[in-house]
Amino acid sequence: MKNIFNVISSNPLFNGISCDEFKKMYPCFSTKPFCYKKNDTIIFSGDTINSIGMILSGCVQIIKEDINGNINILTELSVSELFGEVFVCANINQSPVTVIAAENSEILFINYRKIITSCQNSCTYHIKLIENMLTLIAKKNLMLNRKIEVLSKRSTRDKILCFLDLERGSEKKFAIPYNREEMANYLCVDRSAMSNELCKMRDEGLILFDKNKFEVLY
Amino acid sequence: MKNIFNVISSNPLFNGISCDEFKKMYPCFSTKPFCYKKNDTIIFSGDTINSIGMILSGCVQIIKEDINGNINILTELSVSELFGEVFVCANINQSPVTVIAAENSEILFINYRKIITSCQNSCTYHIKLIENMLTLIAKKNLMLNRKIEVLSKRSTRDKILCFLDLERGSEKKFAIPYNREEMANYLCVDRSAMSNELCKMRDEGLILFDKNKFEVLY
DNA sequence: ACATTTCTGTTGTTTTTACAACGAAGGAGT
DNA sequence: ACTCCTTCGTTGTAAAAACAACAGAAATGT
Repeated sequence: MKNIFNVISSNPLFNGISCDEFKKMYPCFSTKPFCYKKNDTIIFSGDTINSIGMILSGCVQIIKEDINGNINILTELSVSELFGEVFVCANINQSPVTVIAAENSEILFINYRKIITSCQNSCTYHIKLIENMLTLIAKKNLMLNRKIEVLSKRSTRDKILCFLDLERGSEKKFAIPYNREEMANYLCVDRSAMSNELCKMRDEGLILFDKNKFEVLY
Repeated sequence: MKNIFNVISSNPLFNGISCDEFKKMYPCFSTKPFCYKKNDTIIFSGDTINSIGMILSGCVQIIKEDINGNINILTELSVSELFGEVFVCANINQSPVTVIAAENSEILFINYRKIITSCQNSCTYHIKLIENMLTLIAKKNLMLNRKIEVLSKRSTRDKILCFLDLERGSEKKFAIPYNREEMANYLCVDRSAMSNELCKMRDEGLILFDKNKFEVLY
């Protein structure tokens, strides 16, 4: 139980809230963690949702089925990451996605209403919680915006250039957190075509790279 | 002043807050509206920001300059829309974008700290405000997710199919809020290529359309 | 040390897209 | 009725991407 508190209280959702404060709040808005076996479905598409899920251990996949029944893995989340927070905050009551345990997992469900509604405990904690939630979702928003900025580019080269611009702060040399396949996946282009384009750009003297280390020369 | 209150209090940010309540809160978190002439810069890229902008009249453009100095119009916003809310909520202090008045405009700036910090006025108003803000940003988040889902598709046809699936609820016949050029812009593809693809899909018996009215046949 | 797997770059072919240019239909305004 | 303008579809060409298939290098496991 002790390390669970560590996982939870180190989550950005509880930023600025001490472990002691957290222990006082804890019973107020959440239940005991649930355990799921690998391949268990945690949330079915269409289920009513009013809680945010926090992964205490293991790993889950967010899955969407299209009209034809094709399943599509949207993301894979691991320890200390949240899911469902955007839906509950947007007042979407029915989950549009399915969540399954990719490994044996422990999930803590945190009731949204109890987060945003003040209670007997000092109101300031709740304000802090909500502020954290706002920050969290706003930052996710910015990440999505960045991705859209990249995907908006028509050509693979422009996607790469845009991506690299976002990855380098103002540094000329920098490392990216992806390998080639992951990068191609992020850019939504073919890996070999991207590899090809990267090498062309190197040959034209635009960039240098080795593995995940890049250097821009412009 | 009366119709300003109408614009403001009908904004989703003030959902569930009556006009009377709003008038009580108003002096607490905002200043008088600012006026800008057409082409005035409202916020320079790099400016410190700690307020959310609400457009009371007129129209603004959100602009981003890339490293080479190319300017890029990200969006155009009009009456009652907000800007800057994502940055302040994500604790981004320096604006990464430039905001200019596309027409003569009146802008109300609402201080973020004063929204999320409780004051002498009943705390419940603030809770409601923050909840609205959360809902607002979470919904924007969902919109961005939808756009990414579309842009992730490799081919124009798949983009179109994905887009149409999102636009139709479960209806076979539906109207989209774009003309061809706007739709192509949303899908980030060439208009004529998209038009071409749409007609192929019609000829193959996949869809029917007339102007902005579509019908899916699958 | 060896076998195996993963990662990356390369090449050639086929398919798709972008781009430019044009024509037809319909609306708005005079 | 006429022009002007916007919207939409069509065509051909050139460029780019997807795809498949393979080869070398590096990392991993035994």
